[in-house]
Amino acid sequence: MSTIGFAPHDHHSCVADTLQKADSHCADKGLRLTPVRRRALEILLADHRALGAYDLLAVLAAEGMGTQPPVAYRALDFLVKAGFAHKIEALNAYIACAHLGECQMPAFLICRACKSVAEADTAVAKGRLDDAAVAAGFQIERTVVEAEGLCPACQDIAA
Amino acid sequence: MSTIGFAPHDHHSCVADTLQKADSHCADKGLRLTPVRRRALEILLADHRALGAYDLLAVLAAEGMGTQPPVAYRALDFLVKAGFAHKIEALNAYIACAHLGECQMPAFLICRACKSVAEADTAVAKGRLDDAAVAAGFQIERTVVEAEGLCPACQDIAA
DNA sequence: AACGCGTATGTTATAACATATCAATACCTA
DNA sequence: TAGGTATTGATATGTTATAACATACGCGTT
Repeated sequence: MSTIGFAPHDHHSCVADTLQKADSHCADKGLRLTPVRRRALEILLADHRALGAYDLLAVLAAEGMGTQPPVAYRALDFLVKAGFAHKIEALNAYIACAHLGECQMPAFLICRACKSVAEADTAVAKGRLDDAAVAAGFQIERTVVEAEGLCPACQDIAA
Repeated sequence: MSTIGFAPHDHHSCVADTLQKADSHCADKGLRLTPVRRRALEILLADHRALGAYDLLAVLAAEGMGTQPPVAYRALDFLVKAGFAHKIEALNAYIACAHLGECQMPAFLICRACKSVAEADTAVAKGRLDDAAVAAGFQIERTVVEAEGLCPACQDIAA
């Protein structure tokens, strides 16, 4: 059972919808969702879990889409810059964006046991982090907000 | 809101105070601030900047305190577990804690130009991240809150 | 068609970050 | 002082990420 935000959902349509949104977003912006990039996004969407660059590469390689690290890193770089994926810094891993394109300031809840990741919709910490930045005269360009812990399912297993 | 990174302060006494606090904290808790560990903390305190493990290692090596990666990682591991240092995930780098021992949930403002790091005093994002976690039934064990951008000095240089 | 230009890929090598393992030594403490 | 635990020393390896350079492809212009 795939979960998003640790809750069940219609995974098939969620993947299909996201790919379609990605297609039209690229058409709008003049970006090119090439076969490798599109497949990389599909792979990230397959689970709602964070995948390492080399995990992604292994899948791509098995499908004959390139065998060397830059293949994975270029695809990930494109997806992150386009807003289709995020890097989870605490894991050095990557995950498909849950709200394609509309993410200014994502925040993540990361289960250390099953590696599931829930993406909270923006602004979770924005107000106060902004206050701190203003007080320091600091100009924020990018934020990383991540919490590691146990998701509901893994709490049950632990208990 | 301590913005040590971006504001002048009495650095000499800041280092001395912190080392002294670390000493007494270790005495209290039965921890051993061995020569390598103490020196590693001094090195991190020397600038209020994030230092990579290999940067730290280079300094230690120059002083004859060990030449191999585990030397640096063991020292950093001790310092992080003791609450004397934090890992900046967005940089894969480490920085001395600005409020020795009393950090539950540090947040950082990281200058991408000069690598200065200001540690905002806790709870900056806590309330709302907690709300999101509770809503998802998620049990938070550790948080990462980091913002990258330009510090006041580097904004001036850019302008 | 031939050309020039920009984007994307292929390929090799290496940089940068981190840990496993095992033996030797120091330190408490009973 | 014997035995357990924590720390250090040393070697090797694993993992993540990028540099550097060459080639292919799409596309508008000549």
